[in-house]
Amino acid sequence: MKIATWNVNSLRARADRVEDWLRRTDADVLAIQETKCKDENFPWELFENNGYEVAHFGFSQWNGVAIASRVGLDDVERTFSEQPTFGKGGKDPVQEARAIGATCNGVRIWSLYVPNGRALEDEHMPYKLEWLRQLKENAARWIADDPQAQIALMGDWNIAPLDEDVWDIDYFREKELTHVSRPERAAFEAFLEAGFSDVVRPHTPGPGVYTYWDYTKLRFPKKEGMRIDFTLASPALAQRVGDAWIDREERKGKGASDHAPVVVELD
DNA sequence: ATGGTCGTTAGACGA
Repeated sequence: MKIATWNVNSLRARADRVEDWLRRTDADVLAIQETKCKDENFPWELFENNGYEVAHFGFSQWNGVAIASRVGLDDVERTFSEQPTFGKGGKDPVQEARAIGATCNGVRIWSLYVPNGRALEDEHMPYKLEWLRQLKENAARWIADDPQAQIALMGDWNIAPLDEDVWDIDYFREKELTHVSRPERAAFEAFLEAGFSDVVRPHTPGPGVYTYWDYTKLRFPKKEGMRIDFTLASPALAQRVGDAWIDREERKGKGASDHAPVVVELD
């Protein structure tokens, strides 16, 4: 079984690309982030015409997550328990469309779009950290309740856990940029301490291996990217991983997302 | 030339 995650940066703008990619890659499950649409604008036919069931969670032009599967799509959950809300500048807090879960052929898939902290002192940063903490609480409980549970936490984590996960750590430090700060990295590592593991890195060792390249400043041709999209697997699922790769080719050409798809093959 | 882009959408805002 082949499972994948991809921040498509608008599903409607990327519909042809996504369809071509699904056919080419022969993926069984795709966790999608940043659909950037409501249900009424969602391209349902794209998936149905290609033999996939799909569940979507999105209610505005922001965020939006989905799971497409051709091996079953059961027990769909939108948001995780105690998922933090966010109210900018004291506005009424809203539950953002950043997490959707479904069981696909025995594997509990979560498609996750972790909040962007924006800046170290921005009000989005504590939101990001608390969002991750609550997700980790859930994830730890899921494997405590069932040590054999096969769980894949897939998505855009907006964190570069290692210095080699950005093209120049000194640039990030000098500019005091997000994604590499100590609290963000600690929030990520808490998942590893809870028993989850990054099942892609062992098959795609760095340095210089990334999943995202900013559209600006010619980051892609200059090979200046970031590794911020991850699949963290529960112990039982990690045992099944036979191979994994980052589809860097998909970042090329006109009309590409700024993120590459990340694929995990299960035995 | 120390910048260089895209998406949502219709003037900004988000990444």
